[in-house]
Amino acid sequence: MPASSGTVPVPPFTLDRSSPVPLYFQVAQHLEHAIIDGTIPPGTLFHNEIQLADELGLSRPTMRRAMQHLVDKGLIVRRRGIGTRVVQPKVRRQLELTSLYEDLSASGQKPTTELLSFGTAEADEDVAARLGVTVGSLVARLDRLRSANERPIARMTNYLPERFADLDPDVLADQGLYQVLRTRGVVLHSATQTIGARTATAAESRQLGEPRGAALLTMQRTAYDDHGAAVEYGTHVYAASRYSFEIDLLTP
Amino acid sequence: MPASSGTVPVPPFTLDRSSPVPLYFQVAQHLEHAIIDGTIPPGTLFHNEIQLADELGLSRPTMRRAMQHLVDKGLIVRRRGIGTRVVQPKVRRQLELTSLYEDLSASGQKPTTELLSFGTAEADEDVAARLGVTVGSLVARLDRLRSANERPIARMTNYLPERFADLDPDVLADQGLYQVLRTRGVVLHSATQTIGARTATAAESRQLGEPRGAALLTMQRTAYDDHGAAVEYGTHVYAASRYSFEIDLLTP
DNA sequence: CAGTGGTCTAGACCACACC
DNA sequence: GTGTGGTCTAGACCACTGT
Repeated sequence: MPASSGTVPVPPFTLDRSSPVPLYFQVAQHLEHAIIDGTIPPGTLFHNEIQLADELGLSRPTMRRAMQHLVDKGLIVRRRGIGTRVVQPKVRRQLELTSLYEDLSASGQKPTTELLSFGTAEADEDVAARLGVTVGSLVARLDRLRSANERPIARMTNYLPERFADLDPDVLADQGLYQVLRTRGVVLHSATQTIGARTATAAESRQLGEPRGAALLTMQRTAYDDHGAAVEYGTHVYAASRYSFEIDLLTP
Repeated sequence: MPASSGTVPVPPFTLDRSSPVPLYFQVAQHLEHAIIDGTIPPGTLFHNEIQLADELGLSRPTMRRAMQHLVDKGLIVRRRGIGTRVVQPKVRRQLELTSLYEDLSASGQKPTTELLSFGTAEADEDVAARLGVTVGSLVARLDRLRSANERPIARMTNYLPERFADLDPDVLADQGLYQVLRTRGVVLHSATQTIGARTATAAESRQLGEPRGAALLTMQRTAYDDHGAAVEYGTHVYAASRYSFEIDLLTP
């Protein structure tokens, strides 16, 4: 029986060889759409990669690269001796390094920010260690109250290297911090965050409009640029009754 | 001035071309160690990739693949026209799909498990939706209390497809759930989890040895195998005073 | 056994950054 | 300009899977 029995080709589409978009990426994107919109249902087995490359007029390495891209996204699984199979598109995307502002905007909510304070402070031991500066040196500090749909949802304190002490308060009230940093030419590279919980203090209850002793989600995050230098350290608390973290993972 | 001014080669080592370990992986691993142990300090610029390939007697694609591996791990940054630079090795690893049992073991603590109940139950609407079965059908259910160093730290309820209803209770008390599933041939592929917080009920306070009204971390997780089928749905609560989630991220 | 993906090679041309 | 990484090609051999 022929090898292609029960297997499918890449759905027809036109490669644009004059486009600046790499060929492997055009193929990967086309397949990703086809998988997500159900044109290629879960469980489908593809033709083998040499055949696929021929069908699209590509070399095998380029075709492989497109498929590897989909493996990394968790959309397909490849097994030597078996073939390439579509899995359930359950995983939306890797956890991304976004700010709460962008999270809320993306989910269709309407974030507003109240800038409680903004200035410089001396780094204590914790802040100094996180930002990689010496204890007592000056750092920028901002306190913000973030609301979604007119209700306060998070209290955020952030520390940044002193060179950011001249940020525009109006802009900070208007955009997410990461958005502001990007306009300053900061390229974020990585971050480490710790998520925990504790009960609210009286002041926090008042600020967030939560009952006394309510549970709060806490998050501390240090973000690094692509030189490995810390650009931000934040300690945030969230009203747990109205906020939680969603994380999609792939096995390594 | 020569191109190699201020740039470094791959530290000397011997490739094993007869090993089943791929060459690109041998190179990547060697470089990873050298970066992590400080032999190649942060900020270092490598020779260009053609030169590196020559030095090791490899082709350029193979050398590129090794470097790409390190980019994915967040250890180096590459810029067209500039070169390849080592960043601070702050990011330990991507968030991994591990069980609490493995987390505790890895961190040198001594996990123990009390199996509170184990049997079958009818799936309610929530469980049915998560596991992709029909409401009212039978599923396996287990309740466990996990302790670290003799102190209870988490209360865990898990639901699995009915085919796992014959797991050995003794083994469940002895190992992590994911470990047990792997011995049954389950290949985990992905998961989605939601992390939140709430205050403890009276029963939870008692079980976890926390004060009344203490804050708890909550986590719901659905895990999928490589066919896209749900293999586990769990709702867990953790004593927030002694447990938090650590997450390292790279920008996409 | 035949078929699959995994690895590796030796070239080529291009886009971008810096001088 | 020159040098860098990014992309692409056309082959080759190997390891694993299922019959």
